Amino acid sequence: MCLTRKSRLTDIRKQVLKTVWSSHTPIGAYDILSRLNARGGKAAPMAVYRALDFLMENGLVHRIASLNAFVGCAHPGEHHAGQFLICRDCGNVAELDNADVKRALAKAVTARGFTIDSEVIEISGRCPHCREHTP
Amino acid sequence: MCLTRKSRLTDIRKQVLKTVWSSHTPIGAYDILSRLNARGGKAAPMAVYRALDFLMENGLVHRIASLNAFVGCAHPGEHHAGQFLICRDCGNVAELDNADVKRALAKAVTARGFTIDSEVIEISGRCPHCREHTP
DNA sequence: TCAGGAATGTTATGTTATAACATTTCACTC
DNA sequence: GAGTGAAATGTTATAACATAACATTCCTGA
Repeated sequence: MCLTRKSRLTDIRKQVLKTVWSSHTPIGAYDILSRLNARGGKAAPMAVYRALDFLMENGLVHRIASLNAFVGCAHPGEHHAGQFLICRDCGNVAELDNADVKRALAKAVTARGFTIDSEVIEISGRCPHCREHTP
Repeated sequence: MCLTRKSRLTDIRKQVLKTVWSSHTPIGAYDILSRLNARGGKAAPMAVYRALDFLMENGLVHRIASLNAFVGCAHPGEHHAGQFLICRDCGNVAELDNADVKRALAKAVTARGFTIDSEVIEISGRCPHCREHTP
């Protein structure tokens, strides 16, 4: 784990991280909670949200605002502001980090005199697999 | 009102639309509800959400997913998938519709074999005015 | 070993959104 | 102008998401 940067990957944080990764699609905080408690645990929502905050700060997990749900980061440790492609059929999420998009966006935004703190770019559509296999 | 396209701008829808527009910043559904009910009304959340759904379908209002809130559309009647610039200080939102951004995004997305149904592009940052007037 | 901050536990509550079903309203036809 | 069917609204309840506030435990380093 890339957490030699003095942040502590404690047990609950690790459990939440595993749970997020074990889901193929974005998972809600309360779904994470259910899975943690499935074998007798008794964690509270706060614990999950705190772990998620930590994991997001450390670039291990992303929040999908349009779904109120969370996914594991495909490229932990890298810059961090990607674009997410969400398949409306299978729910899978692909993470992009396209330079042209970022450049065009940065240009358009600064042309309006804004500075950028953070970006939410979430595209809903259909993935290649689902387009092929369903009408 | 541009609703000669056979959709009915009923009273509650008009009230919700006015309320959204009367707010300078994105406003939550329950805040809309409070304002509607401020002078004795007794509307329920459903009424507001239904009105908002209608207004969004008709391109009069946008939802800001990262804030769970709503803003009036700056260019009703036009295409519809913009980019939103949200000032973290004053809360104001500017709506963009930048062709380069859309082009770059469409290219990146289709390169992955995805098709686009809808886009959520929300940039948080600081507006020119706030940058000038606060440290 | 003990002091202080970080992390977690605990309880309660706030906020956002929808389900499900009943009733009313409206435009249209006869 | 009465009937009818779809659209809109009303109503009640609850689901789903998120945080506040304060107590306790745990880890680390002096």
